[in-house]
Amino acid sequence: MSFLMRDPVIQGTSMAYHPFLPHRGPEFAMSAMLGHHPPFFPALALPHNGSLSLPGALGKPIMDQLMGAAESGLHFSSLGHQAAAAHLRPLKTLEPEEEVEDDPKVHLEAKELWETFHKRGTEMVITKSGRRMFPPFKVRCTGLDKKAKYILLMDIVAADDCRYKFHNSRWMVAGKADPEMPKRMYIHPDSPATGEQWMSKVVNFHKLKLTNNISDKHGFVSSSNTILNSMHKYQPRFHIVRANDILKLPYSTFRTYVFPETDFIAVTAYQNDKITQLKIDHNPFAKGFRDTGNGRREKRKQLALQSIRSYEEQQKKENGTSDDSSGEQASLKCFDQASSPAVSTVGPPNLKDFCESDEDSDDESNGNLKDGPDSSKISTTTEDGKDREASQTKGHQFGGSDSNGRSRESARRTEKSQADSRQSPITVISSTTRSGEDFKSPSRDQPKADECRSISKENYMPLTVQTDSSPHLSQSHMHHFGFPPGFAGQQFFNHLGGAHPFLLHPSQFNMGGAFSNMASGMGPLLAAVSSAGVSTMDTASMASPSQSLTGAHGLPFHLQQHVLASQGLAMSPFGGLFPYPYTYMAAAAAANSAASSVHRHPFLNAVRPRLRYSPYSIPMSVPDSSLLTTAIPSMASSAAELKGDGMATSPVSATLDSTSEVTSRSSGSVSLSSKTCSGKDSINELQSIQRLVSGLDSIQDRSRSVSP
DNA sequence: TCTCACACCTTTGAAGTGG
DNA sequence: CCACTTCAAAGGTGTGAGA
Repeated sequence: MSFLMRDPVIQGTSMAYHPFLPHRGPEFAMSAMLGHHPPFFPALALPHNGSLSLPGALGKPIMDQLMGAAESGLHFSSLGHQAAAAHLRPLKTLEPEEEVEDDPKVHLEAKELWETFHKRGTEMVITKSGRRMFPPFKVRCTGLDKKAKYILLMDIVAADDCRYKFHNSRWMVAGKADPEMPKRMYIHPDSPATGEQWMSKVVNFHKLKLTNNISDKHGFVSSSNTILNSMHKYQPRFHIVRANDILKLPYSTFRTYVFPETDFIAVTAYQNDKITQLKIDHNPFAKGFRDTGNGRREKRKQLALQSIRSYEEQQKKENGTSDDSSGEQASLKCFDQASSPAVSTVGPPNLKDFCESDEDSDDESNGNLKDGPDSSKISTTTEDGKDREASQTKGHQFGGSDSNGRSRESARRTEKSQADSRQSPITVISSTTRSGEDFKSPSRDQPKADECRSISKENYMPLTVQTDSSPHLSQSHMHHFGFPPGFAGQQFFNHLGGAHPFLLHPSQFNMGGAFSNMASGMGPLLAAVSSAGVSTMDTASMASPSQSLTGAHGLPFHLQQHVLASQGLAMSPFGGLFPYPYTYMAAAAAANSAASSVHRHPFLNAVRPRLRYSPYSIPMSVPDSSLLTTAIPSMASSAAELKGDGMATSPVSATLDSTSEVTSRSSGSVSLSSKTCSGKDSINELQSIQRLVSGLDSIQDRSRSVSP
């Protein structure tokens, strides 16, 4: 069964359209990274203390490399305690890495847990200070080149353009989504590490935090925070970037993995009691709220029971009539139900499922999570025995351990973890394995499914669709991930699992959000570069993926957004300029205060059009586009039309100078595939980049001399 | 719908203890 | 020196009142 599944991998490739970077080489990218051009890379920003810090989970290894690079070629000039403007020298030390074939597979850990949550419409609490995800996003990687180094990242992108409300015990669409917050990439703190190291353990992103605090755009509250909108749906994504140091990140091979069962709706307070109960029952930190044990909830219940009893007794005395026991039982029962969401809303079967009766539940419940009556329908068909074993291991990882047995527990985890690494590669959830009955669909209750897109599972299009997809995988399913109708062709998905380069960009999968998030980070970068007289993006190549898809007007929201953005428009996902200056994102660390950081930034002071660039664009290379065109015949026809419009309307194109044209050509010509690009191409790419950067450097110098 | 203080809990790391 | 235990601080939870 697992062999029939496809990895949910989106194999984007090459520096030319790396998701985190514009069509530039390492130097250019580094410039942006270091804060000169703000937020191309949300996880990276400059510190407020003059030293380079990397918001998010950048570990010391990365820091060391970055700082080393700074000493050897990258120049920083501190703006007080604000963002340092980094102008760059060509990084001569960067050589294209020798390509060794790898075939990464990613297995979502705690898959059953995720599915259980997802089945009920997962909610994730977001707070001002940031709240962890639960279940934690953990993956296991296989198929990596043992000796090659990889950087693993995670981000969370909007899953659609809807705002939701919880009504009648269901999540329903409540209108258009609010403007997206700037997102940041979360780099796993162990990055970079060898494939062997990654494969030897579970990659855990538990430190990533979710917040709704827009003033934390800089990661000042917590560098691990990612800003989400409450009552919006999001999709975590996992990226593998093959790079042996952070400097190569921008132009390294990357792959993006999306697990549909990990999507969730961000909330500031739990709406769904079932989810609350699930979290309580599975999150060790919420142990105190469990009905079992001596937690607060139990105490409260007992307290209440006592008061009820005393009240009843008092009533008896006052009335002089003895109420029969049934009355008391009834009242108690009633109260019991009221005090227990699990009982009142989930019902006995589910309660039994959710609540492990004792402490062991912490350790074992995750793996042994007994789903309710419908659990058998969950797509655990992709799970084999080994997976179950893995799931049991997960339990230990979620579960608490007493402090005394910590070391033992730790050792046991390690042991288990190593055992897990032998497990079969990821088997991806496909809707073909999901029965439409598995999940309650709001749309079933709401005839106007078009207006109110269901968040139910059945409306999910699997990222790995097989040609034998079940009939219910209709267009409506597809558009959730921004797939046009014709997108589910076999050829397309053959690329996913096959050895062919898969040149479709991540943004073409899911998400308007995906694009907007990343693009929002690119805006200032693009703007800054543009104003500096250096080329902006190659609009032709940038637009290509969209062009290959369909016309903007006929596109689903996601693709429209993509199209517009890839044309360089400062297009908010919702029709206007992005409400938050992109500048805020990057300079992140840069700032003790947002305002000062912006004002003092030489590039940010200047009035310039806010341009957006799609980090996910696929350059218009012949092989790429042809691939895409082949895969999506229905969209190809509108490509040319789009291209024309896009070029005409793009502010980028309007601001291009001669330099930019050159740049555009060069950048457009280096659409490389991780699988197809030759070393020669890479070298050419680097050379062209270096030429560009030489120009950029001088221009930036000029710019700096003007700016304070 | 959101924020905050709160109690309860786990996790983590340092210090202490004994073999 | 090592393994183990104890302890305290830090930090992760959902709750519920109030805005």
